[in-house]
Amino acid sequence: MSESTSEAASAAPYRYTHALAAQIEARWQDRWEKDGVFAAPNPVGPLADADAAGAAEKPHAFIMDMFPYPSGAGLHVGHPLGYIATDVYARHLRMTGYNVLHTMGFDAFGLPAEQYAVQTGTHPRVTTEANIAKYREQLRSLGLGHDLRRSISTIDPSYYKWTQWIFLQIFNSWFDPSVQAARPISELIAKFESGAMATPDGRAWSALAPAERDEVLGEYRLAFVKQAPVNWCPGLGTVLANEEVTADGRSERGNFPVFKANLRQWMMRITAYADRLIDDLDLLDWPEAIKLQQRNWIGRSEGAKVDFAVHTTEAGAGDAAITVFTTRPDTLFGATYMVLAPEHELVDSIVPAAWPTAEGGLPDEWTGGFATPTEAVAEYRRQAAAKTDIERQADAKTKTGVFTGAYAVNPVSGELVPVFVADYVLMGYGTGAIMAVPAHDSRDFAFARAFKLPMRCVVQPSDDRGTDPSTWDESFDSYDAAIVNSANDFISLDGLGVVDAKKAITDWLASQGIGEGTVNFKLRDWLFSRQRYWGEPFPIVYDEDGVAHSLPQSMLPVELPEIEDYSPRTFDPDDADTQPETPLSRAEEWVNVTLDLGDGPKQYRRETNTMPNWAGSCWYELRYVDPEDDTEVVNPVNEAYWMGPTEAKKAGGVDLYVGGAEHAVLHLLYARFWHKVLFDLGHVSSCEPFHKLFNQGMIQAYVYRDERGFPVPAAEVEERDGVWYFEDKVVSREIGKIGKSLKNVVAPEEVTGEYSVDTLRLYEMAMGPLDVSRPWDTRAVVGSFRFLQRLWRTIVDEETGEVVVTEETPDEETLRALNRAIDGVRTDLAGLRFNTAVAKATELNNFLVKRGSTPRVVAEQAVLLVAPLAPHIAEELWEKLGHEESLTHALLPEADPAYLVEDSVTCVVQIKGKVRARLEVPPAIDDAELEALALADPAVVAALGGAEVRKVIVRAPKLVNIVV
RNA sequence: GCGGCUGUGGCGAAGCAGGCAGACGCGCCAGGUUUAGGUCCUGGUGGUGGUGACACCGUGAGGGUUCGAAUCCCUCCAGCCGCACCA
Repeated sequence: MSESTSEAASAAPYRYTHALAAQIEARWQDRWEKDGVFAAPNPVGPLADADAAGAAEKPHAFIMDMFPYPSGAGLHVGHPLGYIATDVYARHLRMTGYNVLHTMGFDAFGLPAEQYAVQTGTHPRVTTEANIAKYREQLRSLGLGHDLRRSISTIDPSYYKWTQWIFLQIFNSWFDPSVQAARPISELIAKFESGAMATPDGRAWSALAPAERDEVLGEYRLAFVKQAPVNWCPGLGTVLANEEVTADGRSERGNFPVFKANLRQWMMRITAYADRLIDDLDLLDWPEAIKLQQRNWIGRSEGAKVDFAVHTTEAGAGDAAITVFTTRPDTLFGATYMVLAPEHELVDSIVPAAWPTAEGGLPDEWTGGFATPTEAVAEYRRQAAAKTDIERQADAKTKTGVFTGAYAVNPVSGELVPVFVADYVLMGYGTGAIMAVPAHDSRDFAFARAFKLPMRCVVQPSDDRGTDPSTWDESFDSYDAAIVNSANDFISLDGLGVVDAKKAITDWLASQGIGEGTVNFKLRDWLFSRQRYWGEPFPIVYDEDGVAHSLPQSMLPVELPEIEDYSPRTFDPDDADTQPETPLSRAEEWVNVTLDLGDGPKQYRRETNTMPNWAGSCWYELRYVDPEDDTEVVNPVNEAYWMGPTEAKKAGGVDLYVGGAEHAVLHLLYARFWHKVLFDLGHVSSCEPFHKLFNQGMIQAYVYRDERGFPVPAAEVEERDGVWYFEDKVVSREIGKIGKSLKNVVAPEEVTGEYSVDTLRLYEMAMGPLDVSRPWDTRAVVGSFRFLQRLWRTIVDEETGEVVVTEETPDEETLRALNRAIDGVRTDLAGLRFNTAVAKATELNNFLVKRGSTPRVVAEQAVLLVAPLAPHIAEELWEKLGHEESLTHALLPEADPAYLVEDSVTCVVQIKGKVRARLEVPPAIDDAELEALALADPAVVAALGGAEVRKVIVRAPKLVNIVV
């Protein structure tokens, strides 16, 4: 290889080889950096230009990638796909006159560095910063045009100072329902002080002790501490957000079991924003699939709360009400029993001492064989509590439960309905209690069958099953039917459709004071504290009463202390009966501080939890806008310039945000929530952070497995006659993720080392549409390399290095090819269709190669056209063509419409939809003339064979279809 | 189970508003350069039949709408993703 390379090199010293490409690429990367060509000026502040006014005149765009966690393994070829795409897009925008903000930061707090630190004792900052340096180097070598002045890292105190500051904004706010927005907590305090709002127990605000006031405010703050059932993961030694727990009750990270535990934790009141988070999705240019996932996760459902009277057994308590949430109040007449979640607080107070007497005795299914309801309920609750989510899930098919011994009253039918405890009703949703309508709900149906409960049909089935549910195989759940069997002395729903019936019964319940229309959400408040070292400390201290105080901005950032042992205390992953213990709590000197928070120096204890990994990524787009501002989170002028709402993006936000679909609910929901709080408090002018979202597909790779099913190194597999061999043994092939465990990692350096960076960029863009996953095929990369070599040869003599373009005036055909390419490439780049843009550039190149020589004006425009995709070779050729300035801000050529119109068009003549002839006709030909021409064509006459022409459809100038 | 997305040559894919299916690339075949192989260059390449200009068949399967369907509608199948007792 080395020998032949040198042969080739001596024969053609100026050929575009990997060696020459490497020189070119290094040279241009240095020059871009030295000249700061990607620096995007701000209107004001340290990043403003001398010519700030000039920049403000230009159109501008903010392009962003989801920033990476800098892992120790570095990048593989799958990672840069989106980065290259945004770079190509950003470069294309710069070449159409835009001021483009494009940079890259690092999401650098995280578990791997901490775990490495636990193992080796190396400070996570050391490993993380080394990894960041490596990433920066790799990103630079891909020729990505980032404004490096704007690059941030979430672990820098200068950055997390503002993460903490935003936390305090949230902490010091409440959600005012009257304006549906966050307001400063001081406004709430004023309402309490003035008496405009009553305290929970009616005492005057001034009569409350500080700790009591704190407790009251805690019910309103958007960030608050709460004793709540949380996801406790002993294996990780930390608690997790709902979003971080998989459906089978394990941690998304590490796959450890997760248990419910009642712990005091920081929460964020994201539920207050549920409506706005759903509604504002309509303002965004996001893939529908992602919007749908967010809507489903928030899970808004409209229904009603209804009270069922129930007799309590506690002395003197009298009757109580079980409040249920239902989306089908129209089926209230069909409610034949009720279910409480095992954790429901009313359970204890309604259970009677003895089983009620019933005709023929209670079924065994109801009593579970226990002598008293107390025993039966206690045992069932014990079992339910012991179940993990995994077991609960596995048991989902078979319904379990037990009768409480109590009856409630159906408020419309007046019937006594038995009250059950069953774990198919979840405490965390609605009111933790349901009215069961077995005839019209599949879950209730299954339960009713298992427990021999009565059913009543109140919705007329639209099929032929009849109205006796005892003969049915399944419940009838449809919304598209009429209500029957639903009347009492005061109201009748009979004959109404579902929608009308819902409204009628809801109004009636409200008038009776036993129900009201309500909206319910699946979304839970966001668990915001973690028992970790490597995260942002909370800017919170506690006084001797345990009251939380926020630190003033002047005391930010609260930096992480140096400690000996970075690990949280972890436990046997299966031991649910454990408590978290934070690493920071061991840093005694840091924890106990004397501070003057306005009323003289006092002793305080710092909060020792840290923020979750999502905190830093919740607002980094804002810091990109104004990375050096030390007095405010972002200057409002700069924010409005880059992110402010416009006619085209009503909610404002980043113009284009590219990243993987795996962040559909986590990062994207949290970031939207924070942004909305900042918007409400007047810190930003945009109410959404990301206007257009684009999910890039994944680059996958072949995985080869031996006969035992273990992956073998993909790089060492050989193909012979369609069969794959590893060490002469046949292996199977499939498509999988790129990763170490599947032994199919391809590093970008393997490609750039053999070909060039531009080759890698071009190949990744040419492989297919950006949003589709596709397999990496190392063999196919050479195609992109050949394209660049051909491009090079059309302009440079490989032997002499001289420019070989001609000074001739391009002919008509060449101008057509050129302008077609200009038009196609421009529209494709603007539409993020990079694969077809590459194809059109290739077509032009192939045309020029065939032509044999290239006129200078054509060469120059061709170079500009490929510059966004393959910037290094384009810069080099641009320079060789005599230009001294970098083409970063050169203008992309615009197509001359005169050359986009063909002077003759191929018209297809179809007979019965099949192509029988082709005619070359002028584009302006009219229908009648074209029809005459087509019918006279010999091939058409022959194909018709004298058959009678019934109808002729003419779409001049492209098509004639003859019907016989 | 519910919801969503995707099915086009040997492979990655084009075809964006219903009008020439397969642009561009890989691979493969033939030829050229080369002592040879590789690189590089030129040409060909959906399938079947024919020496042949050509014919027939072809966009997961089946049906429908239409002069005309990869594209629109219905049913089914397969793969991927999300949610998962959410009342």
